[in-house]
Amino acid sequence: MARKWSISASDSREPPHAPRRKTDSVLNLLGRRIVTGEYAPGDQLPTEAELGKRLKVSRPSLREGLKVLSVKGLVESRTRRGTHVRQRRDWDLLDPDVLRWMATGKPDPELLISLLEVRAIIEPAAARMAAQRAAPAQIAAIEQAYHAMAASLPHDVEACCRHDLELHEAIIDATGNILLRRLAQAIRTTLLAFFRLSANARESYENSLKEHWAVAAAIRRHAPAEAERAMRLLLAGTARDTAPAFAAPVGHKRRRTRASQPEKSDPQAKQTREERNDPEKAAT
Amino acid sequence: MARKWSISASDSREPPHAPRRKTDSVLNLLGRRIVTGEYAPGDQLPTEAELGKRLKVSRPSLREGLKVLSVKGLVESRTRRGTHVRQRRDWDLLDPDVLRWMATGKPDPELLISLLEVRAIIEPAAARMAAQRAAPAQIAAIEQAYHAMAASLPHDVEACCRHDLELHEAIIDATGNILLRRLAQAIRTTLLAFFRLSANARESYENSLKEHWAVAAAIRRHAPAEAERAMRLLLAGTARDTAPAFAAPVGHKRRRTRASQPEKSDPQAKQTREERNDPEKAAT
DNA sequence: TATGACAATTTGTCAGACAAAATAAGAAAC
DNA sequence: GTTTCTTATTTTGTCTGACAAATTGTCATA
Repeated sequence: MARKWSISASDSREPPHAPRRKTDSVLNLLGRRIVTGEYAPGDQLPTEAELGKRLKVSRPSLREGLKVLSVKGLVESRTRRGTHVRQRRDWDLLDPDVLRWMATGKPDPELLISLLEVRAIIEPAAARMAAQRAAPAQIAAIEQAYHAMAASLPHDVEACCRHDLELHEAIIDATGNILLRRLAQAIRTTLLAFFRLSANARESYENSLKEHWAVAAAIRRHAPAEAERAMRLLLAGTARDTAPAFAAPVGHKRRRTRASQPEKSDPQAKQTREERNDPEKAAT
Repeated sequence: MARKWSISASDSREPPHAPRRKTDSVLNLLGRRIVTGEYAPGDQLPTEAELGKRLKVSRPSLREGLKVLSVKGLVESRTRRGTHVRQRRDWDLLDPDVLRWMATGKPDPELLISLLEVRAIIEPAAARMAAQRAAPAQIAAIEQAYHAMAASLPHDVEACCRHDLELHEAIIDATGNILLRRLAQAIRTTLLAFFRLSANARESYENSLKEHWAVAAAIRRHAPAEAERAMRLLLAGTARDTAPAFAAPVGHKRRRTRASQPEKSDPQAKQTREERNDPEKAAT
């Protein structure tokens, strides 16, 4: 009967913290239940009085959590109709909490693909901008992350993952673009969760270390084009190593098949190949 | 079209005078005050009792709004310390409400530049993906937006702005990428606000109509490379027309000058120019 | 069958109170 | 005079109970 609303048990980022505020524990618990499908879209969840009794919180505290869930697009409340779970398309997929909750459940192929595509778009451009603008301190941060990666490689893959993420975020930080910075921050946890699921992370890292360094070196030398190309290579490799882990659950809810417009039928295809070597292709 | 969805509690379509729920009116009022600087970062705002008296709402209602502000990163509350306005870097710049509030105040050069850069990164890639994958219905939506633009051009610039945005969003929608979709949704209002401030919008549109059509046509013909290039051209023109309106207040808080690393000093520069014609250069 | 008034249910809002936490102030010891 | 411990106070955090508003379901009536 003892309901576990201790979120900290499953939260890896801040283990020692008990849920200080009850409204936050409500938020996390309900958010996770909705995102994992325990409450399905369209479902009406219990009345506030009932929910409060079950979760053992007062109605004001419950309502604060519910209100936050509603601004994150997960639920919608109306008088007399109750509060209903909204459709997935309405969820705020750039909200760190939502992404974190989604990362705890079974990986969603559509989200994974979208995430890899966004990276393939953002990061080469970010590397390019970083090479143009990075200040010495920012370059130092990038290289420090790289060295931390290399140092922790053979034994501590988990730490390597973290420093990998640090490196990518340091690059985005060096662009000086506040929106990109926030975007990187949003996808951080999801990316980390997906990396963890990648089975052969260690060999993958051993292969890609020099690719990481190529990016860092190009940024240090202020060579935008080279940084962009190096990042494309790096991402292509990462996608190649990550994709197999999710090959099984694919074919789920994707609206259209990805190959419905084969590029070979496109007269511009050759020209396309000349311009770039399509990391997003490898992501599918 | 399904333009009904509003992810945030307070939609921009809603007139400023009709906040049904008090907690939303609190949210909007305080949010706007914070973003416009009426409450500066670091400031401690009045106690909940005092604020409730001033805004004429009860403490629970006030607290719901305050809680939402805290998840948006605008404020932070602690017992005995009160609730303080957080630093700008902590604000959730991908939150539609925050961006909307920022768009109401005087335009922030840093945000504008970041926004133009993000567009320059995202949209060419999106056009490319759309050309690869767009379903007939999505192509129709794109072209419909274009025709609406063209129809409302000479007399109704405001409507033209809206349909312009519709066109860009239809393209991003056609990528099938749920994260990109959410991103476009976030920057929608800000972009619209900035467009409105652009003085010579009409002439700008008259010049760029054919550039818009070039993008749509390339997507219809499923020509990715051409769509990408056309979008680059379009954005370069838009940036050129938009930037002058904000030339005056620039030189504000940008950490470094943008040209501190002139590309000519980069040995890779020529190669870079071959690959793309640098729309983000025009954005600066 | 259609229609209107009425009742029931659920969220929205309010008021007041106590608990918890963290700072500020003051007292005691050195 | 300075330091340290204790105490007091302020502010958020939470609870209880109640009423208002809105919307739906029901039932009586034409």
